[in-house]
Amino acid sequence: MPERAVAGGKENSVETPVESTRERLLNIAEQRFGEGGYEGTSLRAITVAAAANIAAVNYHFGSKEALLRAAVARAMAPVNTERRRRLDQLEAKGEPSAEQLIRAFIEPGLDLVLRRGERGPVVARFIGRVAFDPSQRIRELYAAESDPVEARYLTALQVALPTAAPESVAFGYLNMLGLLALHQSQALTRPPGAEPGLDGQEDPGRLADNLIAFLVAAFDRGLRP
Amino acid sequence: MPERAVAGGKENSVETPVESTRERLLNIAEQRFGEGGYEGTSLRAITVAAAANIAAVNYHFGSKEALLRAAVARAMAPVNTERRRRLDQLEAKGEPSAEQLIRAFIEPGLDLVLRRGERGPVVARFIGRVAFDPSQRIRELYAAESDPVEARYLTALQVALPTAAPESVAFGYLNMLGLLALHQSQALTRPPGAEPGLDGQEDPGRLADNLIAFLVAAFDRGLRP
DNA sequence: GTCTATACGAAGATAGAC
DNA sequence: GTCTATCTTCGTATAGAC
Repeated sequence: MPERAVAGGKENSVETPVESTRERLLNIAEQRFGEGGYEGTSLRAITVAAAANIAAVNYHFGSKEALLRAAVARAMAPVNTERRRRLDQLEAKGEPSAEQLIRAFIEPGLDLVLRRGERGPVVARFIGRVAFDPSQRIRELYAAESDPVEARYLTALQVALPTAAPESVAFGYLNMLGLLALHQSQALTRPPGAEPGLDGQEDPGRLADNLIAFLVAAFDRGLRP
Repeated sequence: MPERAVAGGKENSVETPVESTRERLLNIAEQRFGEGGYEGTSLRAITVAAAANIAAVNYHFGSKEALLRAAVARAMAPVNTERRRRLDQLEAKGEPSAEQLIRAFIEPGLDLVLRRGERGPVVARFIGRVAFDPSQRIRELYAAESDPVEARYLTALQVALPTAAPESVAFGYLNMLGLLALHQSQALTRPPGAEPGLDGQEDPGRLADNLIAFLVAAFDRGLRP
């Protein structure tokens, strides 16, 4: 492999720093799992694309599923951190409104993921697809990673919507999760410069605002007591 | 196979009529594809469960994907028929409201599918999962089956919501599709008699009403002009 | 026309030697 | 870390029995 760059330099260059095999595997896994799903993606496809040996996944992670688990954990970590940070900040100021809570939930999922360089949409699509994977075991992987903040959001939402029954709040939360995953999973279905209007998102920057407005209206007036 | 019933009798018995191999394959495919996804389900698993030979799928349908296509078409047909019927009926009376249109879209997807005997939830889950399959080719199978009514709904919704921009209407329609698929795909995740409140659906019969109320509020006040 | 038994080549994940 | 071997399972094709 003569074209393989030499690792070890400081990462202060303008160029992309040299990635370790482990990192390359995680990056490619995010891309391919988000494209074809877990079952639909072979380890061979991943290792070839990552310019790694077929056995590299087993060496670094132990199994295909462990690779997925690691990728999910890495992708969700900054989202969860940001959600917690916003929740802390809101609650320090008193009782947050439903809109503030919805924004604090949606924006880290869309915003953060849609706006950090080229990999953003790939990460978004990956997360969205894992959340809706046909296999329950894989959906549970996602649920386990987003669980930690779930309880806090549910109780805060209930406080913000005192007239709504607890089941209704849970129903709304589930719908919020679902719509977020839907729009995350569509991150790359929209080719850059695609014709606007077909899916209502000519401007991806407004996606978060539109989704938040949609959800706020539904929470405020669409939940049964 | 001595326990195989003899076919050929009129289907006027109270008992379940004897199913043909083709029907059994479709039924099992609905169940397994809805459970593990297309890629996650092998033809062998399907044919074993259907008490058919491994070659039966190829004989009756031609390929695994053709089996899926046939299953999708069979599952969606009554839903589309009912949607068209309702749309005709509404438009005969004048310009339908957004709520009427949303109801005419959601109820055939949830209602019809959740309330026809034991197979209902299986069909619902299958449809919901196909709509969100990780593979684009499979999602397109679903889209092709639901396309025929899509244009009618979009234009009728635009008339009912004259202040909303066309992209906003399309955005709302996409969200409606997504939430319907979400709740369809959860049809069997909820075990019968499961603890209420966790997902806000202690009473499945109210699911349609709750979802419609949620969407009506979002369409009426959550779409940008 | 239906269904069965069997075989094939490709691709799957993983383990052990290096 | 890599390479190779291994053993499984996949979807599909075919030839022939009912």
